[in-house]
Parts: sequence; C-alpha cells; structure tokens
Amino acid sequence: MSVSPSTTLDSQLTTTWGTTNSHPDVPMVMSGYTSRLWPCDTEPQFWSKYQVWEWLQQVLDMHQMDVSSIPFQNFDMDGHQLCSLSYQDFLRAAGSMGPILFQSITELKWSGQYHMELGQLELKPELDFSCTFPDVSYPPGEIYNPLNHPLTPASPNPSSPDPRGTHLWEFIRDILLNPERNPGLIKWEDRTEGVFRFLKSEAVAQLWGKKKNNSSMTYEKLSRAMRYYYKREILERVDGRRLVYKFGRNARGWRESDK
DNA sequence: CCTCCCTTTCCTGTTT
DNA sequence: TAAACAGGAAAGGGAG
Repeated sequence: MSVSPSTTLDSQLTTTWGTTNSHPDVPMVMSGYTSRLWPCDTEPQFWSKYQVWEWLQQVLDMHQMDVSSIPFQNFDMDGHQLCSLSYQDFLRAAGSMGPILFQSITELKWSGQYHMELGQLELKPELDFSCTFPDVSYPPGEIYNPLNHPLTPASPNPSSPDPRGTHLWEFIRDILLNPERNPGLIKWEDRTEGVFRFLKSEAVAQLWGKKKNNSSMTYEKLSRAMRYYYKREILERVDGRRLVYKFGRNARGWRESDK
C-alpha cells in the first residue's frame, strides 16, 4: 500500500482556492512546509540556485508577506550551500525571517529522507501551520500587512459580465484589483511600486484567451505581448525574477490612490 | 479599402 | 531539463 506519486495527493489536496485550478503547472500555495506539494521534488541538497529562490518565494506566499521581507541577495546559493547553513547563518542572512526559513529547510531536509511517511501526514493545513510558527516577530518598520482579510469570499457571482479591461495590461490590472474574482492567479509583490507576480501563468493565459475567444492562448504568447509593453513603458522590466512584472509610467489605474 | 494599433503566432537563442 | 525570458519577423483583426 504505497502512497506514492504526488498526483494522487495533489488531487486530494488541491485547493484552497476552490474552483479554478486543474493546472498542475504551478504549485498550490497553501498549508504547511511539507514537501509533497513542493515544486522541487528533489531533496533540497540538490536544488539549483533557482530552486532555492522558488523556495523563498513559497515561504513568502505561505506567510502572505511582501517580497521585501527576505533579502534574496543573501540567498544567492544552491541547495547544497543552503543546507549547510546553521541557524545562526539564517539569522544573519534573513533577520527575523531566519527562524522561519531555518525551520522550513530543516523540515524539507527531513521530509526528503522520509517523504513516504510524510505523505500520509498532514491533511490538516491550518493545524501544522499555526502550530509550527505560533508567533513570529516580523522586521520592525516593515510595511508588511498582516491581514488583507483573505477570508472574505466576496460573492463570485459567475453570471456577471466581465468588467476587466480590454487591453491585456488592463485585464491583468483588473485581476489584481479584484482578486476575489480569481483568487490566486496573480498577486502583488509590492503594492505601492506596482510589482506583481503570476502565480498561475497558464491559468491567466487561458482566462485571457477566453476573453479574446481564443482557446489556444498560452503564457508563452501572452508574455510576448507583455514584453512589448516595456518599450511603451506600460510595464517596466524586473530582472532576475521569473513571472514578475512591474507597472510602468504609462499604466494607469493600478495605484491604491487611483481608486 | 487602407492604416494604425495591439496583439498573436512562430521562432531561435539565452537564462534560470 | 523544463520553463521563462528576449526580441525579431510577420500575420491577424478590429476600429476608424
């Protein structure tokens, strides 16, 4: 009676977001630190630099924290180096996020070894989350917003017409501005700077395709259109971070003060 | 019909 | 290695 591949478990666990998934391309952002849902299903010791960054990103997502909460540049290393860091190293590299990261990586190292057993644990998201990290103090002076009331469901109202803008960048903006309509597709990385990140790139592409009555839309093609925006300064480049974009000077209507 | 603009499609090469 | 990123080239298609 083996519990094996992640697909079975994924299908059991899919979804805090509810309806719009079925896209295994992007890991669900949810629950504990256990590794079955992790994008890197290898042991952390063998992660590439990029996988290390993905992990950081995931930890931020789990805590609903802003990207500025972790100095990414202090983690310019591969999995082997990461795993050799001590608790003190984590404190130095990430301040008050250090303990969280240390705990996460410790657990992942452990679960890499015993993932069979772990596969049977943890079907109780909230539980392991809150128990593992009861109170973490966040960096002082951080803008981090502890609660955006993620639990307000706000009627999905599927019958209403699509109020999102007709141009691609407006469409993206309007998803960001109305996350309750499409939770978990795109999220703000830095609200005031207009930095955002695709969480489910293919799902967004599908949605865009649906709007344009084009069932063959992909993120590949959508992203080409996004890149054209750089020249027009509707978007600004964000280097080095995959699926991350930033609104530029010619993008209107995304600021909180614009509302 | 023509032009302009905003993509869409496809592609080759690079990076992570 | 797969998925993103970079842009060139060219075609599509709607608005005016």
